[in-house]
Amino acid sequence: MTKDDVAAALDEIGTLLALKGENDFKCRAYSSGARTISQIPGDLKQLVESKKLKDVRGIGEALVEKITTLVTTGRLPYLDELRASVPPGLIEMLRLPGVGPKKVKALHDALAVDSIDKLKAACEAGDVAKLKGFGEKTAQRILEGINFLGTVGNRVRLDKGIALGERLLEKLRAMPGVIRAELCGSVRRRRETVKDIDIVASAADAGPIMDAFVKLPEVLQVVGHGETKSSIVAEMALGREKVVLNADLRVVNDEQFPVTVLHFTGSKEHNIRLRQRAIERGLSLNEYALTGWTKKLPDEAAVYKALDLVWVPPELREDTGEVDAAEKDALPDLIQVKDIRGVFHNHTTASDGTATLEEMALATKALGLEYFGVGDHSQSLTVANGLSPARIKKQWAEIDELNKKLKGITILKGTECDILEDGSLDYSDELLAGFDYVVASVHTLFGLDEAKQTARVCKALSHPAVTMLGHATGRLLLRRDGYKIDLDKVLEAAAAHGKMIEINAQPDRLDLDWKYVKRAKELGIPLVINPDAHSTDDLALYVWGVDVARRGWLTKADVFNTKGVDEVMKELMRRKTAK
DNA sequence: GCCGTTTTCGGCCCGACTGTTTTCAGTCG
Repeated sequence: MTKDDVAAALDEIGTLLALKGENDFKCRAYSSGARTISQIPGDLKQLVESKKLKDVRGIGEALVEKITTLVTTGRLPYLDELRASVPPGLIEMLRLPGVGPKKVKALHDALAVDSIDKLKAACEAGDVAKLKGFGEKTAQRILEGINFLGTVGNRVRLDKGIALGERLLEKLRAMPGVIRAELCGSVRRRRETVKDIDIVASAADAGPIMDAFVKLPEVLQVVGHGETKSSIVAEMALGREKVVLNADLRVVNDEQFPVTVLHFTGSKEHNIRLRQRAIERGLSLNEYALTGWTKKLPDEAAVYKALDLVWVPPELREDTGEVDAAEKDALPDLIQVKDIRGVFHNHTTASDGTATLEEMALATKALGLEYFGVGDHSQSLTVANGLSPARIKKQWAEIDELNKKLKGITILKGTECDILEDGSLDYSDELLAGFDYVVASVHTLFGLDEAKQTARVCKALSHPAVTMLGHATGRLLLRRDGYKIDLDKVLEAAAAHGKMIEINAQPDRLDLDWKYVKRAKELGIPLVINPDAHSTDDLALYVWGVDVARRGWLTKADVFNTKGVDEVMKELMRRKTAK
C-alpha cells in the first residue's frame, strides 16, 4: 500500500462523508490528511511502526488509527462500510459544475437519484426543478453539465493550459482600461496538469472589461458574469486537438492587484498559512487587501515582506515548508531555463526519432546548448528499432566524424538502455563500457508487482555502467498511471550507488514527479533534465522539466546538465574509471 | 476530525456569484 493509495482512501472517506451530510470540517480533515500523506517524506510503513505519525500536523488520533490499519492490513473496514452505504453514482454526480455534496444528497434523498442517467431523467421530467432549493435554472445547468461531461471540467496538461491561458491574457492586456494582467492559479505555480485558468487584471472600471471578456471568440459558454468576476468555458485549437478549460477573470483596482494576484495564485494551503501569519501580526489578509497594514503594497514581494517573509516563487507555494524557509530567508535560488547547457536523453532516426544525428545536434546548437547526448533505444526494444551492438559501433563512428566536423556543439555517446525483467541491462558490460553515459529505463512488463518492479530497477541502479535512471515511473499524465514501484526505495538505491535520476521533461510524462524530486535532492541525488526528444522540435521541451525542477526546490547546482561540456565529460569519465 | 501562549471546547480562510429565496444556502476557488 503506497502513500498515494492511502491518500486516495482518505480522500474517498472525505468525499463519502460529505455525501452523507457529515460536518464539513470533518470531511476536510480527511481531505487534508490525504494531502499530507501524499507529500510526507520517507517510508510510510516505518513512520507507522515508529509511532511518529501522530506528531504529523493534521494527523490526529482517528487518522492515525485508520492509516495504521491501511498500511498494516492493506484494507479498511470503515471505508468498506462507507462505500456500501453510498451509491457509487453519487460521486460521479459531483463532477457536474454547480453540483456539490449537499445538492447530491438532496437529489438522492428526495428523488432516489443515484446515477447520472437517473439525474438526467429527473431533470427532463421536471422533478428536479420542483425540488426545494432547486429551480428551473439549476435543472437546466445540470443538464448542460451532463452534456458537457467529458469535455469540460477535465484537467489538461500544463503546456496546453498555458497556451490557452496566454491567448486569453494577451487579449485582455490589449483591452482598453486594463492596467496590469497576470495568469495566476496552478498555471502560474506550474502544476503538471491544470483544471482551470485564473486571470487577475487591474483597471479603474471593471464593467467594460467583464463584458468584453465574456464575448471573446474563445468563449464556448458563459458560466458566470458578475461585476468583478466572470467565469467562462474557453476553447482553442492546438494543433489537431482542441483545448477546453474553465477560465475565471477577476478585475480589481490597481492598488489591490498584488494582493489579489497572490490570492489567486494559491495554493489554497499556502494562502491559509499566510492568513494565519497575518492574524498573528494583528492583520487580516483577504483577496483584496492586507487589512491593518497602512503602507503601500506595490507588488507581491511587499505583501510577503509585510508578513516578515521573503518573496516565495509561485512554484514553491504548496505549503511544503516554503513559508518557514521564507521566514529564515532560506529559500533555494531556483534553477532557470538559461542554466541548462545540454541534454542527454534523445532519439534519432537510428531508433524511433524523426531526425538524423546531425539534424538533432544542429537543432540543439540552435537552442544555444553546448552538447547533444544521443540515447537511442537498445537492442531488445525492437518496436522502437533498438540498436544492435554492430549498429551502436557504427553510430559511434558517425559521432566521431560529426564531432570533428561540427563546431559549437559536442555529441555525446549515450544509450537509453532497457532494464530487462531480472534487472540486468540490454547490452554486454563490454559494450556498455564504451558509452560516455547510460540512461537505464523500463519499457516492458509494466504489470510486474511492486516488489518485483522495485527490485528490478534497484538492481539496474547497482550496475556500474549506469549513469542515470530514465522516466522513473513510466506514467503518462491523464492517460496512464506509472508502473507500480516503490520510489522511496528507488531513491535510496540511487543515492547508495551514486546514480543520477532523470526528470523526463516530455509534457505528458514530467517523470520524476516534483514531490520525489524534492526528496531526491534531500538524498543528494543529482537530477538531469532531459527532453526525451524524438524530433528537432522536441528538444526545447526541456523547459517543462525546469518547471518540475523548480517545484522540487532545485538550484542550478542540483542539476547535472547545468554544467558545461568539459565539466560534464570530466565527471562522466571520473564515474567510468571509478568503477 | 484537528488543534491549543485564551488547551478538552469551540473554533476551523474567506468572499463572489448564483439561484432560490425574501435573508440565505450552496458552490467554488
